[in-house]
Amino acid sequence: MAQLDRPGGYMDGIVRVRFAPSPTGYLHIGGARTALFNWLYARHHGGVFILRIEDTDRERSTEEAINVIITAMRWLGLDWDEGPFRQMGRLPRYEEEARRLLETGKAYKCYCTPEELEERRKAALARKETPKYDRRCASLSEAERLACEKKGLKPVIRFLCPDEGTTIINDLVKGEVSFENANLDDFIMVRADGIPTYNYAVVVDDHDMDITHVIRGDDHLSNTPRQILVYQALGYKIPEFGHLSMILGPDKTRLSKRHGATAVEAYRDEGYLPAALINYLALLGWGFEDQTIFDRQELIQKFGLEGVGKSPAVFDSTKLAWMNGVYIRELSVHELAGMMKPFLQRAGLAVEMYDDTWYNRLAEITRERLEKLGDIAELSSFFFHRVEYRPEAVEKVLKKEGVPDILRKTLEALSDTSFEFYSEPIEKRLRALVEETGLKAKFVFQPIRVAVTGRNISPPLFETIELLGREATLERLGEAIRLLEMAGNS
RNA sequence: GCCCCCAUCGUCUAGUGGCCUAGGACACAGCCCUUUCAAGGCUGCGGCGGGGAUUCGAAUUCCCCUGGGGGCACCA
Repeated sequence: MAQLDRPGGYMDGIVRVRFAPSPTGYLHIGGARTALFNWLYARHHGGVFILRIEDTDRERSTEEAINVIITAMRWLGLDWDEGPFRQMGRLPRYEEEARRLLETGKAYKCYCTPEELEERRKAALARKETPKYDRRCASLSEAERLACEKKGLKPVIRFLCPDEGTTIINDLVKGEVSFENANLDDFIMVRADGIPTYNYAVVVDDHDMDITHVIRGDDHLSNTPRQILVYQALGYKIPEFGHLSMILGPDKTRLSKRHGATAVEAYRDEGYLPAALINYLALLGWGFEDQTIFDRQELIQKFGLEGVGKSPAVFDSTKLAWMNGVYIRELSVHELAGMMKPFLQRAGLAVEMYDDTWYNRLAEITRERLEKLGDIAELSSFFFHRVEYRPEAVEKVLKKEGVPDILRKTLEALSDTSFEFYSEPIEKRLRALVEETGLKAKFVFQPIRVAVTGRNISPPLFETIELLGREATLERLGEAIRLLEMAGNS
C-alpha cells in the first residue's frame, strides 16, 4: 500500500470508501459503475466499503427506492462492510456542526424566501449576469433578524464562502483542478425545515465515517471546492478525491432513460449475468493492457485509479450483449439449464412439460445462440406448443419442388421404432435418406427443419428432433405434409 | 452568461518523446467450417479534431481554436 504515502493521504489508516446513492429511483448504470469502482478500490486495498443512503431530499426519496438499490447491489455482488447508513438518521450531527459554524461566523442565517430568491435569479439571468446570492442576510442586525422571526419566517443556514483565494483539488483521476473562491456563492447548508443539503451533509458524513477516498461521478467535481471549504471551516481532514467521467448515450449526452434501459434491474430481467455486467462496467472508464474479459478476482487484483481514464465513455449495449454471451457460454450446462427456466416460465411457456435431463440437453444446444438468457424463450418456444408455420419459411422452403416427398420419406424413416430416438441414430437415418435422394443435404434438412419447428432458423436439427421426441416429430411432419397437400403441392 | 472537465478507429480502449508503417476488443465486410442460425478461425475496413510552439524526433509536452460533457437549486 505504498501509494498511501502521499501528501494529504493516510499514511497509516486503511482505505475507507463509500457509495452514496440518493434513493430517488433505481440503481442507474452510472451509479452501479461508481459503486463498482469504489468496491474494487476497497477490495484491492483490503479496505472498507460503506453504503450510505443520501435521503435528505424528502420530496423524492422513497423506501421503495432504497430496497431496489440494495437488491441491485446484492445482485451485482457488491457487498458492503458498513451501513447502509441513512442521513435522515444523523440529523443531530448536522445540527451540531451547523451550530459550530454559526458561532464562529462561518455561516449565517438567511431569511430570504424561495420566491424572492427565484425572482432575483431570473432578474440576474435576464441581465446576463451570473446568478449569485447577494449576501444581504449576512449583515442583518439583531433587530432585523428578530423582526423576520416575528413575521414567522424560517431561516435557512448559508455557508459564508470566502471571496478570495483559490481552492485546489489534487484529483486522483483528473489531476490538479483549481477554482476561484470568488466564483462560489454562499450556498444553503441547512434548509428552512432543518434538513441539511447535499454539499454540507456529505462533508459531515465523510468526516464522521472516516472516508479516505471520495470516488464519485464527474458531476460532483464543481461541488468539490464548496465541500473543501466546509472541511476547512470545520477543521476536518480533507480526503482524497477521484472523479469518474460520465457515461454517455450513443448521442454523446449523459446516459438517461431516453437511451433505453438504464436500471440495473432491467438488465437482470432481460437475462444479463452479474459477472458480465460487472466486467462491462469495469471497462467503462478503466482498462488494463489489452485485456477484455476479467473475472471478479482479476478485477480486484488489477484495478487501480491510475488505470481510470479521464474522458467520458459511451455505453455500448451491443458490446455488453456480446460480453454477456461470452459469460453464458462459460456457464456449465447444468447452471444454464437452471437459469433458463424462469425466463421460459415468464414467457408463458409450459416448463413442466419436460424434466431436468431435457433442460440440460436444451442448454447444450442453445448456449452458443444466447446473448441474453431471455433469448431462450424465442429460440425454443416451438418445443412448448404446437407448430406455428411462419409464412416466410413456408414460402422459401416448404413450397419447393419435391418437398412433400422428402417429408413423407422422413416420416417413414423416423417411424421405424427399431432405434432409440437420439440425435446420433436420427442423423444416421436422415443422412441415409439424403444419399437415397441424391440431393444436397441442405435441400433435405431445411424442409425437415421447417416442418418440425415452423421456422427456417432453429437449433441443430438432429438434437432438436431428439428433444421434440418421436411422437411430436411425426405429428409435425404429418401436419406439414397435409398443409402442402391442401395447398396443392405434391 | 459564468465556472470546471474532456478530446486515439463508428464504440470501449492500449499507448506516458524514439519499440507506432498507432496495438487489442465490439460492430461491420469477406472467406473458412457447416443442414439453418450461431459459436469458432482467418482476412479486411477504419483513428491520433485543427493550428501553432518545444525537440534531432511528437498520439505522447505547452499554448490557442474547435467540438463534446458537467456544474451554477431550500436535487444529489
